[in-house]
Amino acid sequence: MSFSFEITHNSKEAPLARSGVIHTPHGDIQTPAFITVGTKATVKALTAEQIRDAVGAQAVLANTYHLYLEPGDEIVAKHGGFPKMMNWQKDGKVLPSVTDSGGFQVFSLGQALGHGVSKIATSEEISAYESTLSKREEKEIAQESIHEKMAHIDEDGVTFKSVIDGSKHRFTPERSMQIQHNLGADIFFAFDECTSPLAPITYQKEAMDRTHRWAKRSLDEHKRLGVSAATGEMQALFGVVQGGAYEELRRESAKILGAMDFDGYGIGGSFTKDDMATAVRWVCEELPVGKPRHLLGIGEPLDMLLAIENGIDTFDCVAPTRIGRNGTLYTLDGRINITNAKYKDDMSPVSEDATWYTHGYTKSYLSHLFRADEMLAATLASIHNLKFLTALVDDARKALQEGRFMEFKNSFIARYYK
RNA sequence: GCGUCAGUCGUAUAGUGGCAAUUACAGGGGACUGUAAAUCCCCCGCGCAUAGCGCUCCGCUGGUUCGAGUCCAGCCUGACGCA
Repeated sequence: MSFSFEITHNSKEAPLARSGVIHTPHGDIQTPAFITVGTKATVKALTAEQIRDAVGAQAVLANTYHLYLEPGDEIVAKHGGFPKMMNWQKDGKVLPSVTDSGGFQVFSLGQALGHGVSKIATSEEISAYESTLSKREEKEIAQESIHEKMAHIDEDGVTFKSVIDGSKHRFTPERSMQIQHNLGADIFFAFDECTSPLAPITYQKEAMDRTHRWAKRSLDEHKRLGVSAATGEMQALFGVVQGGAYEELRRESAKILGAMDFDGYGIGGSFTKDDMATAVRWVCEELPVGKPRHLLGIGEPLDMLLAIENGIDTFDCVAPTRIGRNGTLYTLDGRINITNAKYKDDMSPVSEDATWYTHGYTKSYLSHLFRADEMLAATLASIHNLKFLTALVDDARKALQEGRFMEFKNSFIARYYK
């Protein structure tokens, strides 16, 4: 069984929105789908059984940079790939999986380091940045010489410093492909450069053009390598669209990559908080209709619904596990911080839905676990948040298939952001 | 009874005479979007709609000093030692 994508429903309400099935060698992914992030071949605080049964995740996404550093992609290959290594299986059969290329680390260990920059910027942040540009440039140059960046980009690739021991490592598009062939995921990504949302258009253009050249090299290397060294199966390679918050760049990137022989597409890079959905629309209007589109690193409930509306099939995001570990839980009425004093004595269940794994646990109990610094706090909060987003996308999919997506979206948002 | 040492924010601590006073934990709040994240940031004497101002403060009472948590005396409390 090889990779393919089949659209089963086109929304009449939203021209770009669709529902379908991604067929992988290890099973199907019903789309739209939320894909759980397990960077180091572990969804932090969860066992594979919990990811599968308590969360109901369809696929797990791991990271090239992290698994290359530890335990090393050769060892992962010896396991038969990262999904097998982490026991991401059911009845002895491996389940669908994805790896990211390490492109995001070009940003998070490079431009973003030490600046508190997130890949999503508010328009206030951007204008504040622009108004102080000359002042800031001086400061940043000074800062950069103090604590050296951990990623340096050139035309051929990126030199990384290991976050573990500071040792130097070199990633090129070819290297990223080789590593991802060892990691053995069903879907993997071309090596790209994720830019800062604060970067000027001239740099966005330069980085995008380079990403396109890297895309071609990624594709060539993937063809040369053939089947996965870990699984002996053919993997699906997705190209990554960049272009920042600029329409002409986004459309150009989507057209250029869309013309290349990728199995699907990732949409990466930086966005303006308010215009993320617009950027997604530009891209999805240009990409070939019949190939799946993955929105990298998004998101928040609102972002996901807007993305689905604008043609996205899958997403992944660290938010549910990260904010969960740090005490924030999703509810239908918005986020809550379970460590707030008022939850000490709150006997209501964490999950309103009685079918959920976490339904039997009270807010008061979770509050206690967090205050007592118990490990189970992270586990339960992660399960709850992942289930929340997974269920949200599952419900959105159903609504889309039944022709009531907009009504579903609007009523969810009305309550969540009340 | 005598002697030695010690008493600083809920707790544990820092503190050359210029101090509303260090640090940690606890407490209160916030952030987190392809995970350098079980992390990070803010507040934590009281009052003031607060880049500041005022008041009250380091066991208690006095004293020395322009100025005392810091020096001196007495008292109270605690630990240890001698009886």
